[in-house]
Amino acid sequence: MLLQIDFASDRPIYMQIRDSIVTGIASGTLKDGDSLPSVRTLGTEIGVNLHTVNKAYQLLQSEGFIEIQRRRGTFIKADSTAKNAADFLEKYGKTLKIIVSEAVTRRVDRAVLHQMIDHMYDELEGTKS
Amino acid sequence: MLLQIDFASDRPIYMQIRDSIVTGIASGTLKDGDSLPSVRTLGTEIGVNLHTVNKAYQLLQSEGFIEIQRRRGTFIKADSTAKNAADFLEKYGKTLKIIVSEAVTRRVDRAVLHQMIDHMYDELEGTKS
DNA sequence: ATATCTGTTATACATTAAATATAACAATAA
DNA sequence: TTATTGTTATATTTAATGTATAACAGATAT
Repeated sequence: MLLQIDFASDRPIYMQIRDSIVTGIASGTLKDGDSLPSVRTLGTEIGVNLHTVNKAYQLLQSEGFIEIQRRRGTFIKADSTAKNAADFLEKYGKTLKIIVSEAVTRRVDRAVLHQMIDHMYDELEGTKS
Repeated sequence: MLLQIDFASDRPIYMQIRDSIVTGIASGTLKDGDSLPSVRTLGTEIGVNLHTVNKAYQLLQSEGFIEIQRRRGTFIKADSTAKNAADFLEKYGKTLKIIVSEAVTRRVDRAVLHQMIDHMYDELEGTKS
Protein backbone atom coordinates (compact mmCIF):
# COMPACT_ATOMS: atom_id res chain seq x y z
CA MET A 1 0.00 0.00 0.00
CA LEU A 2 2.23 2.74 -1.23
CA LEU A 3 0.61 6.13 -1.43
CA GLN A 4 2.12 9.19 -2.98
CA ILE A 5 0.95 12.28 -1.14
CA ASP A 6 1.96 15.78 -2.20
CA PHE A 7 1.68 17.91 0.90
CA ALA A 8 2.25 21.06 -1.16
CA SER A 9 -0.61 20.30 -3.54
CA ASP A 10 -3.74 22.39 -3.70
CA ARG A 11 -5.71 19.15 -3.64
CA PRO A 12 -6.58 18.23 -0.06
CA ILE A 13 -4.81 15.22 1.41
CA TYR A 14 -8.01 13.27 1.93
CA MET A 15 -8.88 13.82 -1.74
CA GLN A 16 -5.44 12.61 -2.81
CA ILE A 17 -5.98 9.46 -0.74
CA ARG A 18 -9.37 9.03 -2.37
CA ASP A 19 -7.88 9.56 -5.85
CA SER A 20 -5.16 6.98 -5.24
CA ILE A 21 -7.67 4.32 -4.21
CA VAL A 22 -9.85 5.00 -7.25
CA THR A 23 -6.87 4.87 -9.56
CA GLY A 24 -5.76 1.67 -7.83
CA ILE A 25 -9.13 0.09 -8.54
CA ALA A 26 -9.07 1.31 -12.14
CA SER A 27 -5.62 -0.13 -12.73
CA GLY A 28 -6.40 -3.43 -11.05
CA THR A 29 -3.82 -2.91 -8.32
CA LEU A 30 -6.70 -3.02 -5.89
CA LYS A 31 -9.09 -5.88 -6.52
CA ASP A 32 -12.57 -6.62 -5.29
CA GLY A 33 -12.49 -7.79 -1.68
CA ASP A 34 -8.99 -6.51 -0.99
CA SER A 35 -8.67 -5.08 2.49
CA LEU A 36 -7.41 -1.61 3.12
CA PRO A 37 -5.18 -0.62 6.04
CA SER A 38 -6.92 0.69 9.13
CA VAL A 39 -7.30 4.42 9.42
CA ARG A 40 -4.57 4.45 12.05
CA THR A 41 -2.15 2.29 10.10
CA LEU A 42 -2.50 4.21 6.87
CA GLY A 43 -2.37 7.48 8.76
CA THR A 44 0.92 6.53 10.36
CA GLU A 45 2.24 5.20 7.07
CA ILE A 46 1.81 8.42 5.18
CA GLY A 47 2.24 10.70 8.15
CA VAL A 48 -1.22 12.14 8.57
CA ASN A 49 -3.88 12.05 11.23
CA LEU A 50 -6.31 9.15 11.36
CA HIS A 51 -9.19 11.55 10.85
CA THR A 52 -7.80 12.58 7.51
CA VAL A 53 -7.76 8.95 6.41
CA ASN A 54 -11.21 8.42 7.87
CA LYS A 55 -12.53 11.33 5.85
CA ALA A 56 -11.19 9.74 2.67
CA TYR A 57 -12.71 6.37 3.61
CA GLN A 58 -16.10 7.88 4.34
CA LEU A 59 -16.06 9.63 0.97
CA LEU A 60 -15.01 6.46 -0.85
CA GLN A 61 -17.80 4.56 0.84
CA SER A 62 -20.37 7.18 -0.14
CA GLU A 63 -19.13 6.88 -3.70
CA GLY A 64 -19.48 3.12 -3.58
CA PHE A 65 -15.80 2.28 -4.00
CA ILE A 66 -15.27 0.61 -0.64
CA GLU A 67 -17.26 -1.01 2.09
CA ILE A 68 -16.52 -0.23 5.72
CA GLN A 69 -17.38 -3.09 8.03
CA ARG A 70 -17.37 -1.78 11.55
CA ARG A 71 -14.73 -3.46 13.69
CA ARG A 72 -13.83 -5.80 10.85
CA GLY A 73 -12.05 -3.71 8.35
CA THR A 74 -12.43 -1.88 5.10
CA PHE A 75 -12.69 -3.60 1.75
CA ILE A 76 -12.61 -2.74 -1.92
CA LYS A 77 -15.84 -2.92 -3.87
CA ALA A 78 -14.46 -3.09 -7.38
CA ASP A 79 -17.79 -4.21 -8.75
CA SER A 80 -18.97 -0.64 -8.45
CA THR A 81 -22.32 -0.05 -10.02
CA ALA A 82 -21.86 1.00 -13.60
CA LYS A 83 -23.18 4.48 -14.09
CA ASN A 84 -24.37 5.89 -17.34
CA ALA A 85 -22.80 8.71 -19.29
CA ALA A 86 -25.34 11.20 -17.99
CA ASP A 87 -24.24 10.67 -14.39
CA PHE A 88 -20.64 10.97 -15.44
CA LEU A 89 -21.25 14.21 -17.30
CA GLU A 90 -23.16 15.50 -14.31
CA LYS A 91 -20.16 14.94 -12.08
CA TYR A 92 -17.32 16.00 -14.34
CA GLY A 93 -18.95 18.14 -17.02
CA LYS A 94 -17.93 21.48 -15.58
CA THR A 95 -14.35 20.39 -15.04
CA LEU A 96 -14.12 19.00 -18.55
CA LYS A 97 -15.51 22.19 -20.02
CA ILE A 98 -12.84 24.23 -18.25
CA ILE A 99 -10.17 21.97 -19.70
CA VAL A 100 -11.63 21.97 -23.20
CA SER A 101 -12.09 25.75 -23.14
CA GLU A 102 -8.44 26.29 -22.39
CA ALA A 103 -7.50 23.70 -24.99
CA VAL A 104 -9.39 25.68 -27.62
CA THR A 105 -7.72 28.96 -26.68
CA ARG A 106 -4.32 27.29 -26.73
CA ARG A 107 -5.00 25.79 -30.14
CA VAL A 108 -4.71 22.30 -28.73
CA ASP A 109 -6.51 20.04 -31.17
CA ARG A 110 -9.18 17.68 -29.93
CA ALA A 111 -7.09 14.82 -31.25
CA VAL A 112 -4.46 15.67 -28.66
CA LEU A 113 -7.00 15.34 -25.87
CA HIS A 114 -8.21 12.07 -27.35
CA GLN A 115 -4.66 10.78 -27.36
CA MET A 116 -4.06 11.85 -23.78
CA ILE A 117 -7.21 10.07 -22.69
CA ASP A 118 -6.48 6.94 -24.71
CA HIS A 119 -3.01 6.81 -23.23
CA MET A 120 -4.45 6.94 -19.72
CA TYR A 121 -6.98 4.24 -20.52
CA ASP A 122 -4.25 2.03 -21.93
CA GLU A 123 -2.03 2.58 -18.95
CA LEU A 124 -4.79 1.75 -16.49
CA GLU A 125 -6.29 -1.18 -18.32
CA GLY A 126 -2.98 -2.62 -19.40
CA THR A 127 -1.88 -3.33 -15.83
CA LYS A 128 -4.74 -5.70 -15.15
CA SER A 129 -3.74 -9.29 -14.62
CA MET B 1 -21.05 40.73 -19.83
CA LEU B 2 -23.27 38.21 -18.20
CA LEU B 3 -21.55 35.99 -15.71
CA GLN B 4 -23.05 32.97 -14.05
CA ILE B 5 -21.63 32.59 -10.54
CA ASP B 6 -22.58 29.72 -8.28
CA PHE B 7 -22.01 30.93 -4.74
CA ALA B 8 -22.59 27.44 -3.39
CA SER B 9 -19.95 25.86 -5.60
CA ASP B 10 -16.74 24.38 -4.24
CA ARG B 11 -14.91 26.28 -6.94
CA PRO B 12 -13.85 29.71 -5.63
CA ILE B 13 -15.62 32.73 -7.10
CA TYR B 14 -12.45 34.20 -8.56
CA MET B 15 -11.82 30.88 -10.34
CA GLN B 16 -15.36 30.85 -11.71
CA ILE B 17 -14.80 34.35 -13.08
CA ARG B 18 -11.55 33.19 -14.62
CA ASP B 19 -13.25 30.13 -16.12
CA SER B 20 -16.02 32.23 -17.66
CA ILE B 21 -13.54 34.53 -19.37
CA VAL B 22 -11.55 31.62 -20.76
CA THR B 23 -14.70 29.94 -22.02
CA GLY B 24 -15.78 33.26 -23.52
CA ILE B 25 -12.54 33.50 -25.44
CA ALA B 26 -12.80 29.89 -26.55
CA SER B 27 -16.34 30.37 -27.82
CA GLY B 28 -15.56 33.66 -29.54
CA THR B 29 -17.93 35.64 -27.35
CA LEU B 30 -14.88 37.57 -26.20
CA LYS B 31 -12.64 38.64 -29.06
CA ASP B 32 -9.12 39.96 -29.19
CA GLY B 33 -9.01 43.55 -28.00
CA ASP B 34 -12.40 43.50 -26.32
CA SER B 35 -12.42 45.47 -23.11
CA LEU B 36 -13.51 43.98 -19.84
CA PRO B 37 -15.47 45.81 -17.15
CA SER B 38 -13.48 47.47 -14.40
CA VAL B 39 -12.94 45.48 -11.26
CA ARG B 40 -15.47 47.69 -9.49
CA THR B 41 -18.10 47.47 -12.22
CA LEU B 42 -17.91 43.72 -12.60
CA GLY B 43 -17.79 43.31 -8.84
CA THR B 44 -20.99 45.28 -8.44
CA GLU B 45 -22.59 43.46 -11.36
CA ILE B 46 -22.17 40.00 -9.89
CA GLY B 47 -22.33 41.07 -6.27
CA VAL B 48 -18.78 40.44 -5.12
CA ASN B 49 -15.95 42.54 -3.83
CA LEU B 50 -13.61 44.28 -6.25
CA HIS B 51 -10.70 42.34 -4.79
CA THR B 52 -12.30 39.09 -5.83
CA VAL B 53 -12.53 40.35 -9.41
CA ASN B 54 -9.02 41.72 -9.21
CA LYS B 55 -7.73 38.33 -8.15
CA ALA B 56 -9.34 36.77 -11.21
CA TYR B 57 -7.90 39.46 -13.49
CA GLN B 58 -4.40 39.04 -12.07
CA LEU B 59 -4.62 35.31 -12.65
CA LEU B 60 -5.91 35.74 -16.19
CA GLN B 61 -3.08 38.13 -16.94
CA SER B 62 -0.49 35.70 -15.56
CA GLU B 63 -1.99 33.05 -17.82
CA GLY B 64 -1.77 35.36 -20.81
CA PHE B 65 -5.49 35.65 -21.48
CA ILE B 66 -5.86 39.35 -20.80
CA GLU B 67 -3.73 42.45 -20.65
CA ILE B 68 -4.18 44.92 -17.83
CA GLN B 69 -3.24 48.45 -18.85
CA ARG B 70 -2.95 50.51 -15.71
CA ARG B 71 -5.50 53.31 -15.63
CA ARG B 72 -6.66 52.45 -19.14
CA GLY B 73 -8.56 49.26 -18.78
CA THR B 74 -8.35 45.54 -19.24
CA PHE B 75 -8.40 43.86 -22.63
CA ILE B 76 -8.72 40.40 -24.07
CA LYS B 77 -5.64 38.81 -25.58
CA ALA B 78 -7.27 36.13 -27.70
CA ASP B 79 -4.08 35.55 -29.63
CA SER B 80 -2.76 33.63 -26.69
CA THR B 81 0.51 31.93 -27.34
CA ALA B 82 -0.15 28.44 -28.57
CA LYS B 83 1.25 25.95 -26.13
CA ASN B 84 2.25 22.43 -26.97
CA ALA B 85 0.61 19.27 -25.72
CA ALA B 86 3.33 18.77 -23.13
CA ASP B 87 2.48 22.03 -21.36
CA PHE B 88 -1.16 21.14 -21.48
CA LEU B 89 -0.57 17.70 -19.98
CA GLU B 90 1.58 19.28 -17.32
CA LYS B 91 -1.27 21.51 -16.25
CA TYR B 92 -4.23 19.17 -16.52
CA GLY B 93 -2.70 15.70 -16.48
CA LYS B 94 -3.51 14.93 -12.85
CA THR B 95 -7.08 16.15 -13.18
CA LEU B 96 -7.61 14.14 -16.33
CA LYS B 97 -6.20 11.02 -14.71
CA ILE B 98 -8.66 11.35 -11.84
CA ILE B 99 -11.50 11.60 -14.33
CA VAL B 100 -10.29 8.72 -16.49
CA SER B 101 -9.70 6.53 -13.43
CA GLU B 102 -13.26 6.94 -12.31
CA ALA B 103 -14.47 6.40 -15.84
CA VAL B 104 -12.70 3.04 -15.92
CA THR B 105 -14.17 1.94 -12.60
CA ARG B 106 -17.62 2.99 -13.74
CA ARG B 107 -17.26 1.09 -16.99
CA VAL B 108 -17.57 4.29 -18.97
CA ASP B 109 -16.01 3.59 -22.35
CA ARG B 110 -13.35 5.89 -23.72
CA ALA B 111 -15.62 6.56 -26.65
CA VAL B 112 -18.04 8.26 -24.28
CA LEU B 113 -15.32 10.62 -23.09
CA HIS B 114 -14.33 11.29 -26.69
CA GLN B 115 -17.91 12.18 -27.51
CA MET B 116 -18.23 14.46 -24.50
CA ILE B 117 -15.08 16.29 -25.52
CA ASP B 118 -16.05 16.50 -29.18
CA HIS B 119 -19.41 17.89 -28.20
CA MET B 120 -17.73 20.60 -26.13
CA TYR B 121 -15.36 21.45 -28.96
CA ASP B 122 -18.25 21.72 -31.39
CA GLU B 123 -20.23 23.87 -29.03
CA LEU B 124 -17.35 26.25 -28.45
CA GLU B 125 -16.09 26.45 -32.00
CA GLY B 126 -19.51 26.54 -33.57
CA THR B 127 -20.41 29.87 -31.98
CA LYS B 128 -17.58 31.71 -33.66
CA SER B 129 -18.71 34.32 -36.13
C1' DA C 1 -10.50 -13.74 30.10
C1' DT C 2 -7.62 -10.30 28.51
C1' DA C 3 -5.34 -7.56 25.65
C1' DT C 4 -5.48 -5.58 21.13
C1' DC C 5 -7.45 -3.71 17.14
C1' DT C 6 -11.45 -1.95 14.61
C1' DG C 7 -14.32 2.11 13.12
C1' DT C 8 -16.72 5.74 15.46
C1' DT C 9 -17.74 9.86 17.99
C1' DA C 10 -16.71 14.03 20.39
C1' DT C 11 -14.20 18.17 21.47
C1' DA C 12 -10.82 21.49 20.85
C1' DC C 13 -7.45 23.83 18.34
C1' DA C 14 -4.31 25.76 14.48
C1' DT C 15 -3.66 26.95 9.89
C1' DT C 16 -4.85 28.54 5.59
C1' DA C 17 -7.63 30.12 1.60
C1' DA C 18 -11.27 32.84 0.28
C1' DA C 19 -13.90 36.79 0.53
C1' DT C 20 -15.30 41.08 2.36
C1' DA C 21 -14.77 45.92 4.03
C1' DT C 22 -12.55 50.39 3.93
C1' DA C 23 -9.40 53.52 2.68
C1' DA C 24 -6.12 55.76 0.13
C1' DC C 25 -2.87 56.60 -3.92
C1' DA C 26 -1.43 57.96 -8.66
C1' DA C 27 -2.28 58.68 -13.24
C1' DT C 28 -5.36 58.93 -17.06
C1' DA C 29 -9.44 60.44 -19.67
C1' DA C 30 -13.54 63.19 -20.12
C1' DT D 1 -11.52 69.66 -12.26
C1' DT D 2 -13.75 65.43 -11.77
C1' DA D 3 -14.43 60.81 -12.19
C1' DT D 4 -12.40 56.46 -13.20
C1' DT D 5 -8.62 53.26 -13.56
C1' DG D 6 -5.76 49.56 -11.39
C1' DT D 7 -3.10 49.22 -7.25
C1' DT D 8 -1.75 48.81 -2.50
C1' DA D 9 -2.51 48.33 2.38
C1' DT D 10 -4.82 46.78 6.53
C1' DA D 11 -8.18 44.38 9.07
C1' DT D 12 -11.72 41.13 9.66
C1' DT D 13 -14.80 37.11 8.92
C1' DT D 14 -15.84 32.63 7.40
C1' DA D 15 -15.17 27.98 6.15
C1' DA D 16 -12.29 24.03 4.90
C1' DT D 17 -8.57 21.38 6.20
C1' DG D 18 -5.86 19.04 9.24
C1' DT D 19 -4.18 17.88 13.77
C1' DA D 20 -4.47 16.39 18.69
C1' DT D 21 -6.53 13.68 22.40
C1' DA D 22 -9.65 10.94 24.35
C1' DA D 23 -13.02 7.67 24.90
C1' DC D 24 -16.46 4.04 23.41
C1' DA D 25 -18.12 -0.57 21.87
C1' DG D 26 -17.61 -4.64 19.66
C1' DA D 27 -14.81 -8.00 17.33
C1' DT D 28 -10.55 -10.89 17.14
C1' DA D 29 -6.57 -13.31 18.64
C1' DT D 30 -3.71 -15.04 22.18
